[in-house]
Amino acid sequence: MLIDKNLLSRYGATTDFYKPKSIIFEEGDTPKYYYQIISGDIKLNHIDENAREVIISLLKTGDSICEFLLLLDTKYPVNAVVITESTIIKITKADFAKMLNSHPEIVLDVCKFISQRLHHNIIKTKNITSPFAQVRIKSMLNFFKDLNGNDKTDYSFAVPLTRQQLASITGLRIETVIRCIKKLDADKFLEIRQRKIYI
DNA sequence: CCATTAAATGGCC
DNA sequence: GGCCATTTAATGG
Repeated sequence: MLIDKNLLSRYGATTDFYKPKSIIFEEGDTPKYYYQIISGDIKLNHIDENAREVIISLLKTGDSICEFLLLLDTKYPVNAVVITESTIIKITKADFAKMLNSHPEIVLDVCKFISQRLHHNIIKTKNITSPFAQVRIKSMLNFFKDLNGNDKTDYSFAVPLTRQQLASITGLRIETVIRCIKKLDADKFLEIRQRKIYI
């Protein structure tokens, strides 16, 4: 957890339960709360001009959601959409500021979290600009394993993404992802077992 | 069992 | 590589 639940509670936090596909906030909304995921998975996305989904980032238990905007005076540039049933705790922007004021040690944690996101974004941008679909997919898979997998052994990490999600993340079409992953399977870069991807 | 959703295929540009 | 149509799982009520 980025910030201790009990501490958030002391600053008047409320907890909400979300069903899959529900929306926490939308593009253009004004940030009013600090959100933190108690459990569940959510995604930050954008629907492009062709009505196609672009996944900007995936967030999981313990992560906060677009916290960096609370220090700015801007609107949300993305939608936050629930993927799996989620429990999310939130406190108002004002209470968040109060909390940071009285808890300098939290400021550092938040800074660190934002720095990690920044770091990830640079890696992602670097990867996604490759002219080769295979490179985009491979590096995205490696990225996920580094981020979520404890075991570094080959084929030990079950990629928690559908082909479609992988396509929306890499900016490719689902058919391309399917075909590329099969090739990577043949090349022993990964293994497909019961349609699941292991890397 | 049926409906829904995801994955896989093949043809074509 | 993308687009489209179609088929083939897998999932859940």
